[in-house]
Amino acid sequence: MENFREGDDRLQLQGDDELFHHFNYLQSSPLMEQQQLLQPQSSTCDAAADLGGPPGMPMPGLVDWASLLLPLGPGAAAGSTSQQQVVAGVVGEEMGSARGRGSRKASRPRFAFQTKSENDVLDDGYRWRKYGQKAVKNSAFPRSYYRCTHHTCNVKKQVQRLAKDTSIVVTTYEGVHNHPCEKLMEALNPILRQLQFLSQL
DNA sequence: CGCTTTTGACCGGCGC
DNA sequence: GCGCCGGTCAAAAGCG
Repeated sequence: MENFREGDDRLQLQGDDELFHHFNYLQSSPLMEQQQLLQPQSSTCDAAADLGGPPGMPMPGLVDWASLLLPLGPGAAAGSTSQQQVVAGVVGEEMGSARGRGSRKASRPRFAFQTKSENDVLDDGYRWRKYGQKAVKNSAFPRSYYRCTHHTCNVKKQVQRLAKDTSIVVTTYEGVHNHPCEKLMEALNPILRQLQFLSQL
């Protein structure tokens, strides 16, 4: 996550691309917003229940290792894929003019970052379902809209390739996941169990 | 068969 | 009021 802050300084893209303006807006947000993402969510959901491990597995109250992994910021796993290089990341609040039908809610946390990748969709560990694609003005590339497939989670993300530099993909997350990252949990489950076992000794 | 993607239609905000 | 634009819906198609 920290490298995002460094990334801000490296942001040297130019142009009057609409998307870039949006990116600039996000960048101008106070740094505080970035740290909000790092803070635990209000609803520290019972990660043990979502682990997918054997039901009824004893979760000793000593150390809730799983909860230490919460929250998983959207970019947390972004840098882990070797083929995708995070160029820059920023965080901001949703614009005052929420468009489209439906939820014109209070500001939701928004997080945008750029990755240098050939794949439009980076594997951040969460499962997404595409629900729309739109051609955007001043860009030869369409913008794709994704929603988190988790029932109770309505986090969305937009993915668009930069018109200026087609090797760069801009991903904008909206909202914060209220559930653990399934993939990561799956991978860490054996380790977590071992740690719990050791902590009992 | 269930889940995901595709894609045109629809909706609401905004500028003129 | 009208048209443009971005975001979402939902039916159909695709896929494992």
